Parts: sequence; structure tokens; C-alpha cells
Amino acid sequence: MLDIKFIIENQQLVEEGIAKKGLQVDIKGLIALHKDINKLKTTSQALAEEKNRLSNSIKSASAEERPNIIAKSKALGEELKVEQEKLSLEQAKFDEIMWRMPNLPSPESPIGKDDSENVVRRKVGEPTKFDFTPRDHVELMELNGWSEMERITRVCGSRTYAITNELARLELAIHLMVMDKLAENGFRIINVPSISKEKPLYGQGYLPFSRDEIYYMPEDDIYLSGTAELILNSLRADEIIPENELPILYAGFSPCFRREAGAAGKDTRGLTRVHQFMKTEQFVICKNDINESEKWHKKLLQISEEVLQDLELPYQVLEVCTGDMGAPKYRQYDLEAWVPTQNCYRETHSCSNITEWQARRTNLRYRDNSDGKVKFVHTLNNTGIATPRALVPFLENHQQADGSIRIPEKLQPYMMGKKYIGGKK
RNA sequence: GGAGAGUUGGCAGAGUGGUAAUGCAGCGGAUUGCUAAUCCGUCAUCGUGAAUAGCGAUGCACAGGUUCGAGUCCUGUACUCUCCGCCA
Repeated sequence: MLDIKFIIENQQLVEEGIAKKGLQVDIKGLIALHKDINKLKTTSQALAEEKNRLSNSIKSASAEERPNIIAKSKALGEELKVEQEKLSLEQAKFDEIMWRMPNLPSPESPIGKDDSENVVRRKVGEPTKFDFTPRDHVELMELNGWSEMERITRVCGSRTYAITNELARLELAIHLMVMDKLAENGFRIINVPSISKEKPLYGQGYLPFSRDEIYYMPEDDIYLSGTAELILNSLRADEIIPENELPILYAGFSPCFRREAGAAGKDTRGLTRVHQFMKTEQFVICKNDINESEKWHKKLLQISEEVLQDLELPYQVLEVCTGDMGAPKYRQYDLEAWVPTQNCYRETHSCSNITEWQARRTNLRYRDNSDGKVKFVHTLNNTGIATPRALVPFLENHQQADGSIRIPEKLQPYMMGKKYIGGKK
């Protein structure tokens, strides 16, 4: 959500920003609507003023005057009601457009139509070389008896997974490792629910954009959360936070649910794209200062790069172009880890600066110490680690000829010191 | 699932139908020679203004209703707390 005053004062900038994202909003119409609304406000406020004046005079009025004043006031009330109904109709139209207004992209974001125009900023590590033919992650799981993929889809439907023994432990161990790293960086670890009311979905910006992506349970009017970001973004909604509490850093863990409605036929094999997964999410609330939030954006990126480095996975840093970044975002980096059998990099992390766009939606503000004013915060989010997807590059890059999996040193303490799991016994 | 109590500004807390007290914190200003105190204003949103000036509207969990007038009365909903029941 943007500030209407900003839109009026920077009409061209706003139109350009929206165009860069490949979206369309009738800005001129929006501004005209805003002007109409203000006119209606002015008329109904004048009526309200007169009505208040009359009402307040009744107490001290004489018995003869009273019926007359009451009649006048009553008539004004009717008139006011009509004006207010007009106003709320126009306001509803205005709100609908505003809730769909995207954030403006950073001037530094590459301009492009879709994911083909994202820009590789750097590559870290070399694609893993093998002196044998590498197996893909599904074959590795089968060879080690670590999964029940066929049976579980029969029971639970497509895009579900069940993993067992050391691999099941590994999934949780990676989350623990990431949580510890985040805690060392000052994050507050928070395990959050996977169910949510509707309002947080608007706050995050999932709604009104992509209802298709979300599981909904009508009996309870409850949604399944696709990410802990949803919950963390609303955790402090409507608050005015004292500046000295900022920045607030959350490491949120939750099971995540996505319908994957737009991904028919994509990544149907294995662990890459499933309806339910686990994610440890990084979430930051900071001051309304672009230098400050850009600094945190870089910091979040750095932490997730360290995660991939600790997992000893080759990866690349992608700067996402304007057309691929989605409505809420100001600036976005994705991390992609090398997947040997697909001979390409696949997304593991997505790191975004949302600036004040979400904070306007959740009405999340802070009081600035320098001037005592109340301002909207900036919010940022990044994946800490998401499994089972991260297990795909993990298994494939660390596989040995016998099908065993090497455990990187940093992860060993979380795997009871084991250097390898699986392989032919 | 059943019964009861509650929800007022950033925080605390008064207010039983007639303009939302007061205190604390923050911000601004004034004043006083002493690690600070005192006084005044401001302190949530919006409209009208060049204005961070004035004036005005709105705001007491949310949504309705009664009334000339609602924090206050009525109805519904959400949430919190206590007790009972069920339960991993």
C-alpha cells in the first residue's frame, strides 16, 4: 500500500514504477476519486459540525425552543446519513484500488518482464564434479530407504512427501543449525502457527492478489499459512513501537502450506515443490529509513549465503527484476543452489525489502525519537532455510559413489557427529 | 462445548445519556546557575489551509441499533482472563 499524498505528488514516478512491474493501475482515476471523496468529506463534516452545535445547545435551551431545535437536528441527521452513504460507497471503490496498488521497485532493481531477465550478481563455489554418474535425490532416497514417496501420495495426494530415519533427522537438524545461526545474530526464535485469519493475508499482501495459492477452511473461516512471514508481519499490527525496540528480528519456524495452483506439471518429481513444507524464516522490522532497511536487506542476504556456505552448497545470487518481483517488493534477491542432475541452479532463498508497504497495511508504526512523530516501519523477509526443498541440492551435491551422503562439518554437531549417512552397509 | 468477568490514548487509569478527567513516558516551547526541577502546549486518523498555523470532523475492541445527542442503553461478533467438560 502506498500513501495517496505521495501518489499525488509523484504521479509520474508512480506510473513508471507500476509499469516497470508490468502492472496497470489507473492513477488519474484514483486521484480524481480521492478528490471526490474529499469533497464529500467536507460537505458531511460541515453537516456534522452544525448538528453537533445544535445537539449541544439543547441542554441549555428553553422548553419552548427545544422541540424546534430537535426537529432541525433530526433533519440534519437524515441529510448527513445520505452524504455518508455516498461517501462510504466512494471510499470502498478507493480502498479496493489502494489494496491492489503495488510497491514501487528500487531504482537499482534490474528492469525486466519476467524471470528470464533476472540478473546473476555472483556465483559462489563451483558446480560439484563427480567421478561417477550422480543419482538424483529421489534415487538417493530410494537407495537408502529414506522415503515413502509413492505410498504417501496415494494416502495424502500429489505433492506430498514422507521421509524417514537419518533423512528425517537431517531435515530437522538443518533447521536447528539455521536457528542457532539466527540466534547468534540477535534474532528471536519463534515457532508460530500455520493457521491464520484473513486479515493478516491482506497485511502481508498475499490478498487480494493470489487467493488461488492459499488453502482455506470455510467452516472456521481460517486459512493455512504459506510462510511464517504472514504471521510475523501481523504479530505487532496496529502497535506504535518505541524506537528503542527497533530493529526487531524474528526467526520464525512453521509448517507452510501452498496450493501450487499455478505450477501444474512443474517439479512433480521428488521434494522440490510440495504442498506442505517447513520453513525457518528471517523477518525484520526496522526504522523508516531506506539506508537502514537496505542495510538489513544486505545483512539478511549475507546470513542466508552463510547458510548455504555452511551446508557447503554451490550457489548463485540472483537480483530479481522488476517484472518478476511481485507487488509487495521494493527490492529482491534470490539464492539458487546447484542441482547436479538438473544441471542448473534452483531457488532455495528469497530475500526481500518491502519498505513501508506492508506496514501501511498492518498499521504497524513506531515513534521516532528525533521528532516524536509516529511513522510506518520498514519490513523485510528472507528464507532462513526451507525443507524439504533444500534437501534436493544437499543430497545431490554431497552424494558419494556408494549412495551415502557426506555431512558438512558445520552440520555434524546436529547429526550426532556423523560424517556420513546412508550408503551400502 | 458450558458458565462467568472483562476490552477506554504509547502506557496506567477515571468516567452510569450532554464537548474523553488525571498521572507517567515521548516531543516542542518557556523559565531557573548546579547530574535536574517547574510551568505551558503537544502527544491517533482525516478534511480545509503554503503551513509541522488556525478551524473543523472522527476516534473508548469491531459491526449494527435506540436517541436531538452514546465510552455510557440495546443486539450481534471477535479477543482476553477465570472455572467446568473434553483432549495430544
